[in-house]
Amino acid sequence: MQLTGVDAERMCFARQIMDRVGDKWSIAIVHTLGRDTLRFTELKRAIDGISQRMLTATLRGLERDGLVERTVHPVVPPRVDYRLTELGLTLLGTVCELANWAVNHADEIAGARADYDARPDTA
Amino acid sequence: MQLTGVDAERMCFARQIMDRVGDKWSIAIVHTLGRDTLRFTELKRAIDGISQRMLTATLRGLERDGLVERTVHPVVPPRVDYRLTELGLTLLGTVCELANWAVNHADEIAGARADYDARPDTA
DNA sequence: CGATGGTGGTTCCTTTTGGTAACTGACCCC
DNA sequence: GGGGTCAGTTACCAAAAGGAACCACCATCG
Repeated sequence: MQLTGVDAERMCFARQIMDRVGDKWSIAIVHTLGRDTLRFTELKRAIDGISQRMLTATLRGLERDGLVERTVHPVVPPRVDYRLTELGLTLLGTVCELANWAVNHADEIAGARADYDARPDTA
Repeated sequence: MQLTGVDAERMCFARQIMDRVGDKWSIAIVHTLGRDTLRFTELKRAIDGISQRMLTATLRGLERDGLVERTVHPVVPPRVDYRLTELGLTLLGTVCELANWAVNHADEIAGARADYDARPDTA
C-alpha cells in the first residue's frame, strides 16, 4: 500500500464519474461552458464535430447531474442558455488537474508507446 | 474565463487520457496493482467480473502506455507478473483526486439527479 | 407565400465495446 | 494418457455509442 486513501470504494466512485465524464463530448462541453454561458447553437458551433443528437444528449446528462444549468427564456424565438453550475465549475477544476497530469507525462507515454510498438516481439 | 490555464490544448490532453483510462476496466486494474504486483490469474480473481479477454486487452493497453510493467518468468507453468510503473503510480494518485472529488460531491450529484427525475416536465 | 433560423426530437445505420466460449501448448500429477 | 494449471488467443455475438439525416414548431424576413 504505497498510497493512502486508495480504498476500493473511492475507486468505485472514480469509475462512476469516469462513466459520466469519460464519454466523447462531456469534457469538451464542460470546458467550453467554462468560459461563459452559451446557447445551444453557439455550443454546437463552438465544439466542432459534435452532432446535434450528441449535444442534446450530453447536455441532458450534464444537466441531470447538476453540472450544467439550462434556462429557457420564453421569448419569441426560443432562447435557451447553458452555463456551468458551481458543481460543474469544481469538476472543471478537477478535470484540469487530470489534464495537467497528461500534459506533464505526455512525452513519457509517447515514448513508452514508441518503445512498445518498436519491440521485435512478445518473445 | 474563471479558470486560469484552462486552454483548449489542455482539455484535448484530458480527452486523450480519458480515452485511455475511461474504459470499463483500466481504473480497476491500476487500482488493484496499486497494492502490489500480481500475476495474471491473481488479477483476474481480484477484479471480479472481468473476462480473460478484457483483462489481457486492458493490460496490453496499459503496458503500451508505460503504466504497467509485464515480466515473464520462463518457468514451468508460465508465470507473468504485472506491476505499476512509476508513471502508473502517479496516474493512480491523480485518479484518486478525481475519486475524491466524486466522493465529496456524490450527494450533490445524487440530489441533482433526484430533482431532475422528479421534475414534472421540461415545461 | 416560401425561406430561414433556433431548439430540439426521432429514426436509421455503422462502429465500437465488451462478454462467452472454445481452443492452444507446455508442463505436471496420477 | 486423462485432467489440471497458467496465460493467453480466436471466433462469434449482443449491446451501446455515436453519426447522418430528416421531422416539427414557430416566428420573423423578404
